Amino acid sequence: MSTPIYTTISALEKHEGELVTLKGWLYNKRSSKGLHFIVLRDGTGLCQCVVNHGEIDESSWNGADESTQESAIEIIGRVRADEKQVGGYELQVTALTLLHKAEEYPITPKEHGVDFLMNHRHLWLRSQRQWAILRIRNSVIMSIHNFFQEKGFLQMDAPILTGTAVEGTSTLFEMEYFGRSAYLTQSGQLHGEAMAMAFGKIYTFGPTFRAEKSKTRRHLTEFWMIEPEMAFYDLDMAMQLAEDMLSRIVSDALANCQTELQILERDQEPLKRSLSGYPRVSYDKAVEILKSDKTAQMVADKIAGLQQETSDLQTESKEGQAAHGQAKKWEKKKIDAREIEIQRRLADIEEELRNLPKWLESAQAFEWGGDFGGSDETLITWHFDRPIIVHRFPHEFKAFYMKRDLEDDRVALGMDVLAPEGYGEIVGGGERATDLAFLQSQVKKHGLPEEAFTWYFDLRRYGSVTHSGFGLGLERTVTWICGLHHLRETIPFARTLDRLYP
RNA sequence: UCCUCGGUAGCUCAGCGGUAGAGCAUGCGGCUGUUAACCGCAGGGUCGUAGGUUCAAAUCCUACCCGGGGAGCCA
Repeated sequence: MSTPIYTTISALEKHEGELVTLKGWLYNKRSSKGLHFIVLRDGTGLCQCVVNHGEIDESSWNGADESTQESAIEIIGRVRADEKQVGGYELQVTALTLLHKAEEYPITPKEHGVDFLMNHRHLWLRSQRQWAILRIRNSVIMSIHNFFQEKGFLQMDAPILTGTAVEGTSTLFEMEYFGRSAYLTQSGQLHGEAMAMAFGKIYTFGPTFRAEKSKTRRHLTEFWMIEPEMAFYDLDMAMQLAEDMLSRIVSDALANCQTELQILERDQEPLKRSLSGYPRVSYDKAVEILKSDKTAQMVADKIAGLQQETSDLQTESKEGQAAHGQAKKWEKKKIDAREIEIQRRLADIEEELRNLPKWLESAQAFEWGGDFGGSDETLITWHFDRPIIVHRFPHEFKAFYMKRDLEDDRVALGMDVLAPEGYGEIVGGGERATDLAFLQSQVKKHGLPEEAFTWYFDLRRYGSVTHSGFGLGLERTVTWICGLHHLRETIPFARTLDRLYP
């Protein structure tokens, strides 16, 4: 007899009723005397495999019996549709080979802390949630490439080692470079502009490094950025391009990642609303919104809502404790598990209740000319149900290469896309300055070394044209699409302030 | 850099001056349709490190180390 066809869990639907071979790892096992339910993980999905003592040879039975969590196994079995199962299919096992018996696996099916999981990231990647997140990351990456390629953009690779500090040196990783200083890139934009003047429309897709001492859920020291740069595009065209790009990312994720989004329990309604119609909000308007009575009311409502939730949770917790005494063992477990959830949520709420009054205070004290902080951005996005594009910021706190608005000299033609649901800035960019003298004066004003920009100035000497571009933060975008609390799970191996391993 | 919370079994945590605990994981036993399966038994600890207070410290105090969250800054 020949070995049945080797296939994957994702392709089982094509083999219903047939005998197939699957190779993978044991994700979980539930057993009784003559029966093992093995949940097999093969990278494409999960599938329950039923091993019945009476129906297989002794070596197969012993293999199943000895298999521990994450042991590598090869299984031959018949495919059966079963609505109740993850993935919709089940395998009735006819033969099983234990390829490698795993040692005691550190990540159990129970809960773990963040530090422990990050220390075991190389193994954590095997878990279902991580599988879902990184597959969505893959979808987002492919959407971006397809979107730009279909629009005739040229993909380019900007240098990762750079010779000059374009922005503050405090956020640059410095290294020794044959007796000189070199830095890891913070942005490929300036080189992108050069390429745009050569190819019209280009985009970079590469890693970016920031030595910011930030310990927040929105920061990594190494992250991936996509930076399109377009000749003959003004600010409005760049904003439309950013909207179209994000719309494509969301639409592809909704179409191709239903399994993944469901594993993550992502509420898909906010994503469905994000397919078009992103409001354009000027900085002036945003400041007005920030200081409005409506914002104050929203904060007050939010506080009231959180206080109500606190009291509800406390009531539930008390009821749980009261029922605990005479509860059966499995009921007690359920109550205890819920109690942990309640306490976590209560701690989060407490933190929010501490922050909200401060947020409101700083929002109301906001003065025209200042830069929005994280909390200000969040409050502004509360007024909308989809991503918004904030544009035309005071030029003081913006980069030297930004073009001024001809109609209002106080503002620069910059724009940020703010994701809804509190996710904040995922895109930043704008229209670039085209005038040589203006750029030279800006470089001087920002205290930057002029000699480092001679090549960049050349772009304004030989056929300077209107052009625009922006940068999209890949991990922040994936965080938003997935509805995650923290962006460190959206990259296989996160690099943060104090984490270089694994 | 600042603010804040934490470090107790392999993991998640409880204990908060008086003999170190639970659940999961592991091992053994039971159970032929389980869904973080269940039931019984067992092994498993320098209570982050170093000082101090005390008859007595996981518990109180001081310093340091490590981590989480937040601020600033940013994608």
